[in-house]
Amino acid sequence: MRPKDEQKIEAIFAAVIKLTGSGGIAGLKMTDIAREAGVADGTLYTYFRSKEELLNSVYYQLKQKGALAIVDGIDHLPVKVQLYKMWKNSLKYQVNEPAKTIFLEHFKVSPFISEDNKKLSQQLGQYLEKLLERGKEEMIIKPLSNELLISLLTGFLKDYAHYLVNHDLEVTENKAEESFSLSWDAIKA
Amino acid sequence: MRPKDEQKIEAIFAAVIKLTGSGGIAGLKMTDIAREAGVADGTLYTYFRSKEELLNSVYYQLKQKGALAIVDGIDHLPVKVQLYKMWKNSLKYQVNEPAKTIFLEHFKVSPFISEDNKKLSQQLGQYLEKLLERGKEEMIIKPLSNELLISLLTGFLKDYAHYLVNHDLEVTENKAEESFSLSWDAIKA
Amino acid sequence: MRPKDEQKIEAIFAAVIKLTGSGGIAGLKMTDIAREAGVADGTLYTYFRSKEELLNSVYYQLKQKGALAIVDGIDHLPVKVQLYKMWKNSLKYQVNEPAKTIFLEHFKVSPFISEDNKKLSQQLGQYLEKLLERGKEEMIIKPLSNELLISLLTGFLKDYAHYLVNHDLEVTENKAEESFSLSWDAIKA
Amino acid sequence: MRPKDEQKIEAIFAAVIKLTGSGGIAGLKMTDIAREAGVADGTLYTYFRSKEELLNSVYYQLKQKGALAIVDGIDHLPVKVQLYKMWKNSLKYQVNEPAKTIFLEHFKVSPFISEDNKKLSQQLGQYLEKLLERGKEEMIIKPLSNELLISLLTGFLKDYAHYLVNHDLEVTENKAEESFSLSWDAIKA
DNA sequence: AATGAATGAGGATTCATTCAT
DNA sequence: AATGAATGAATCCTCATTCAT
Repeated sequence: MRPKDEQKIEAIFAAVIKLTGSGGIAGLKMTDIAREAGVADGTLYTYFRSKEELLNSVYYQLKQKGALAIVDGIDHLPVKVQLYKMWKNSLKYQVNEPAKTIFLEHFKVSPFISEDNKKLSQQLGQYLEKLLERGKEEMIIKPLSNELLISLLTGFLKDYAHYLVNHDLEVTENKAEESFSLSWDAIKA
Repeated sequence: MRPKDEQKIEAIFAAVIKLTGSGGIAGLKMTDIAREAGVADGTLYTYFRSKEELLNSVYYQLKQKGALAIVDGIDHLPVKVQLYKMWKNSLKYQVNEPAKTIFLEHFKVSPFISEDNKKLSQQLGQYLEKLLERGKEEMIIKPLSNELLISLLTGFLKDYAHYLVNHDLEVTENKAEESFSLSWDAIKA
Repeated sequence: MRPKDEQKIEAIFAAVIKLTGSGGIAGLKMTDIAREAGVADGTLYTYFRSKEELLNSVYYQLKQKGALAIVDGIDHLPVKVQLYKMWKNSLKYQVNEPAKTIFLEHFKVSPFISEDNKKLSQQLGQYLEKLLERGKEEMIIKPLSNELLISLLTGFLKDYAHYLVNHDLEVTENKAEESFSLSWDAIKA
Repeated sequence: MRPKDEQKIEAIFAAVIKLTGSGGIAGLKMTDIAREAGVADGTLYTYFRSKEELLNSVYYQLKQKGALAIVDGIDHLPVKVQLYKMWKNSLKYQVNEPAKTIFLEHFKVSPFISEDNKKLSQQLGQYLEKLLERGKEEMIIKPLSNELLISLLTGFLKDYAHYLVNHDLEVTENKAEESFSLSWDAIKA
């Protein structure tokens, strides 16, 4: 159920993300979300059937928007260039939006996540798979399973972004290139 | 008099790990832990001051034992061989002990983790750093920061292990070699 | 919206006093207070942060109201008359409200009492001190320390009230006069 | 049940009194009593059937011994002299043994006190009653009910002792005389 | 008799959700 | 639609007591 007041929903989403960023998912209370969003406790239930549905909505929205931002306007570029742009965009996103990143990570291991969202193989993943297939056809990427290649890219990216956030470092062009270069050495044919 | 029982602690630890594996950390109840371990609720509190202390003890023990198992008897081997053995051991551990892996992952983002355990720079990490330094001296590993190299190794490993567990796949010699080969291509000089 | 309800607070206070009167402070359970007050367990916590805060609120309110009732409309009367009126009012209060008296006595030695309430030098005490000072100036009361005089008055009163309650006796004009007369013989110049 | 080891019982009693003096009756735990007395938890149950029985034993013993100390070697003296000696002894006892005094006061309003101990009209009380009767016969004490006279004496004494303890004052000959003088003025014929 | 680990009933508190206004 | 006071099931932890050694 999601009637008119789109602004209120945004405020609620923002509250969830902000509070998770500071206190983790386990500390999230509906009362706190309501206060932070500037609405009454009961109002949350006008927009979402339950806490579970609210959090799953935030997750779903973040996944969608995140994917869009990362692949925005890069198709038709060469494979390696696209990969680099995705790499840099992702790194920036994870480092500049730590609250959102924390929410996504925590939610994935929380008891709230729905089966649907568990399966949610993000569009990003599908886009990436196609890109890797193209790379293999062009013989510039190793002919290995997508899962293996994707594990390397996303696993490395996540851990590196973590490191940068924990040490209060920014994403410079240099850092983006250096780290991507490592990934590329791994997957290039 | 019955002496405080090491076996009972093991049973409690095993109960925590098993239950976290099935229901996640957020669903962990002291009552369930007690029942699973075959003791009374109150008994948990003769061994641990609180739920928090119990979980932190499990975490600490798992980190210690895990690190030992991974580097067992590999020093004095060449750098690349050591790295491969560590890779294979880690992969096997994470895939064959999914409950332990889940506990470790969930606990790290739970509200229970103590400051001490947050800082717990596992011995494994320090051992790995030294190994990478040696590799750089031998000019077989890229002269990049350890953080970058370690992010790649551990990030990739974690994600790949996840993939294997989620798809019910075992760690074969082939899979270990194939995945390590990717990592090596990334970090080799 | 239902506004926070003053009546509900009164009901909760009354429940605390009634239950303490019958079972003592140590037997007080939040569940029983809630049932007696006709509210849910959780409701107690919308009005008071904890059991401790609830009991301290009851204590504070009883002290305030009690003091007011005792000195109501007696200033400007001669010292001895005022003392007698206070004596009679106090005696009646302690005998006619045994539950409140029990609560006050038990709470003072309970682990719940706050530092603030421990210090709470009741207005009654200050009023009494001024009155005794006046009596000394008028040379009708012995020139001794207020503490000594007050100990006699309040200590005797408390024990005598106790005796009356325990033997199911009422406060008659005669008993009030007789007992006050003893006190007066002690402190008069 | 109270077999041989009288010393152990003394240690347990002392532990109860000491711990009540510092933490109040409500904070008393059998485990703490055992540790303070230097015995095992279970040992307490070799000497006393329950916590209730233990505390009631302490109370009973304190009442007996206290009474003896107060009236020791004073019979055959004149009434007023006896009263003064009792007054001074009591005052000293209550001020010099605050832990015992606290135990006695707290226990009286605790849920542990047995019916027998509630009724325990201490021998002291009976001795005092006889003394007051003698004083009335000698026409030096007002012909009022013993309860009234006793309330004044014991109530005043208790409150005054409290005041002295709370202000860290000692019982000097002067203070004993001054306070007794007030009491005497109240009850003398 | 003494020990102290183990027991488990009992009680304070939390928080997602409801519903009268 | 919005409000927020009220609800009460759920859960951690305590501590008097037991009993195998």
